[in-house]
Amino acid sequence: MRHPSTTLTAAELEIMHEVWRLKQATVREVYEALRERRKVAYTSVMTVMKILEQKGHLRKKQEERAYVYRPSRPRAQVLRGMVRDFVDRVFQGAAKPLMVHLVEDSRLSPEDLAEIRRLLSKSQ
Amino acid sequence: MRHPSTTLTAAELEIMHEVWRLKQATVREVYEALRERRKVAYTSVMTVMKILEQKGHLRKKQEERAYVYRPSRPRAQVLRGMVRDFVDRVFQGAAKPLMVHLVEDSRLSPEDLAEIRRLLSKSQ
DNA sequence: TTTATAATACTAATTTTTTAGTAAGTCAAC
DNA sequence: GTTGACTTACTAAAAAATTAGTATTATAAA
Repeated sequence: MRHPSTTLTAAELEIMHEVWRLKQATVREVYEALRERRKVAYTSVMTVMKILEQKGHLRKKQEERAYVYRPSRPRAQVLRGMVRDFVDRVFQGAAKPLMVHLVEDSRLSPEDLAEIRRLLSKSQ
Repeated sequence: MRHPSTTLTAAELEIMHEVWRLKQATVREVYEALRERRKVAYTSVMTVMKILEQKGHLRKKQEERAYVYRPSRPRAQVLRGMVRDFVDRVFQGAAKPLMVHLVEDSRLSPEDLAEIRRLLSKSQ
């Protein structure tokens, strides 16, 4: 492993997505959001959120009844770390093959492609 | 989960990389290759290779002493599946943000960028 | 044919991840 | 102040992933 690996587990990531979306949230709020999609216990959500706090991904703050959790790192930064880990693990560090995959396999709309092209011309 | 998920675990992927590289290999050969990088038991490698066979990623063939394992699916196809899973899990299906990450975070050489640009112009 | 080497089958320990239960505390409403 | 809803701490079961041991078999070399 080249990097310290900031990668979140699937369960952790699922919860971080909700907290990022809500900006801040109590365990209950995240729980309700997840419940709309699948069965899960309130305490499971709580456990994972505690782990996320220990790992430094969430910060909690007492507020009235319950703790309110906030992301402690910008979403983009965390995702960038995950992309790095993925590129290292799956493509042995080479980003290009991944780009090629993405372009070819594409799920990209013409608009998306245009935007990528614009980005690329800036970054030369 | 949107797709049946073809994703390999970290241990499985590590071994598949070796088999793809060697085109075909015995447990011992993969074991030796891994040993150059880290400590691992012969039987661990064997166990994972058996799992890979059960999952349909490897095919074995008796040959003299030992079984010789070959990939049963093209590397590109497996990686494509993993990219899909990753995009779904981390970017909720949207490939574009991932592209943006890759371009911005760039680990891409000017040559790489040029090639991507070429690819993009073809795919419009 | 005995011995040493290597491979495999079978089994399982260990670690990590995921999920959840129980007990105890807090607060608000009645 | 008792009840009920809610939150959290503590604990742990369950599942998945990772790693490896032991016994057995096969083979080649001596």
